[in-house]
Amino acid sequence: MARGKIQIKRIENTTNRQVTYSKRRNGLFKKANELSVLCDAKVSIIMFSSTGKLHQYISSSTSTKQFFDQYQMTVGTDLWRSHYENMQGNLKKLQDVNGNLRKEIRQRVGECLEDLGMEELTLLEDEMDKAAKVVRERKYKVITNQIDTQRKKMNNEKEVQRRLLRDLDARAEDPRYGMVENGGDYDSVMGFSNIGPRMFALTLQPSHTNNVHTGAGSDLTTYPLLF
Amino acid sequence: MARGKIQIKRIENTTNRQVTYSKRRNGLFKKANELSVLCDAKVSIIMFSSTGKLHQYISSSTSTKQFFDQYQMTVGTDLWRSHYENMQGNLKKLQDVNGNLRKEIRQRVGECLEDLGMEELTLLEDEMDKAAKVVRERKYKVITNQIDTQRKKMNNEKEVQRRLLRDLDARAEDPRYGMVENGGDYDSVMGFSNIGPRMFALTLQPSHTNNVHTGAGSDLTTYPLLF
DNA sequence: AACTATTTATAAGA
DNA sequence: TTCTTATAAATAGTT
Repeated sequence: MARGKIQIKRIENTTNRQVTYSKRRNGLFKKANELSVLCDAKVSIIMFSSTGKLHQYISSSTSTKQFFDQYQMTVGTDLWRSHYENMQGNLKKLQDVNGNLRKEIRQRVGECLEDLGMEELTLLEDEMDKAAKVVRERKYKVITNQIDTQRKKMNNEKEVQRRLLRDLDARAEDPRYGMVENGGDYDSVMGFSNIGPRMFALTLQPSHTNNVHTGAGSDLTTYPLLF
Repeated sequence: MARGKIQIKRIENTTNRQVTYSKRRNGLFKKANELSVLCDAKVSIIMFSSTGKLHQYISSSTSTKQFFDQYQMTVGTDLWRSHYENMQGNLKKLQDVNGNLRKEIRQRVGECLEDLGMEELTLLEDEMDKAAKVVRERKYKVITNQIDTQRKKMNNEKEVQRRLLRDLDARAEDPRYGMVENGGDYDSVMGFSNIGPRMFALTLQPSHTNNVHTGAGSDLTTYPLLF
């Protein structure tokens, strides 16, 4: 617009184009700023140069996010906002529910009883007595279960011991197991291998006991007893 | 910029401001268009007038959606998505907390005890016993309070009745209250007015009792007794 | 909305 | 890039 009129069409000279881009961009932003100040308006300019470079102006009274918000609100269609608001609603509801749950727990722990009247207190007392009873019963069940498990384990151990002792006795009475200094004989080896299955049973039995236990339809957790 | 220089500051005259807004908006859009053509750039201008009206320019080579996409891609951070995801995180956390709270309550009601071991059961039992004790004590306190209130009310009523009876007796014995057909005499009127203060006391006393009660420093809720 | 005196923007050159 | 400057464009105030 000076030193000669120009046609408004793409400037083919690259350097020239970029210079003009830079100059006019400044001019545009300046004008935008003047407009926003003079007329108390919010203005946002976003532009990409032919090389893909981003430049933007935003009037000082707003932020980009605010601008997007306002834009989408005005345009009306907003995929995000509905999601967002729905979510916000859920959040609030959950927080409320949460508060109520916390209060209920506090009451069940013996706090915050100020708001409760006689009826409510009586109700709470009843409920808690019942619940305590359930807990006690459950505890008893767990104890019983543990004792039972232990008893079975004991019995198993006793049985194993009994058999071992019997085998030992049998061996002692067997003439073949006389005062053999060092068992190089075949039978001795066979005799020893004979005890194999029993040992096998010994290691397997606890596992079997376990199977029987859980197979009984009980869903009780069994707590391994440490000796 | 013509017929006189102006200061770049908010135009106070509304009409003037709107006219300028309109004029300069056109100028800005024209410049933007020239720039986009001359320099092969993509330009988007979005503006809100002081009255909230939306105006926008977008260079012919793009659409608004394309522009947003490109902008968000270039800027990198999706303004909405980050908000959204943050919120989603909060929601999930709250839901978890909620679940835990519900579970705790269920346990305190005597359900869902399967997951608890002996130690936990014992702890829960103890806690519940303690809490139940607190509830019982609280109940007892409320009852005591109610009884006390009632007793005081009773005593007050009795006192009032006693005075009324005494007054009646005194009247019966007073020769002035003989068989006067119709109290036209001065003393009778005075005698009646004499009872005034006592009636006053009668209406005031319950309120006074109340004051004493709440003044006792007790924060217990008092439940009015209906007779 | 049109006019126009002026200011402002800017194309081309340095 | 920035400065200069002749000239085109924009626009403030007016009609």
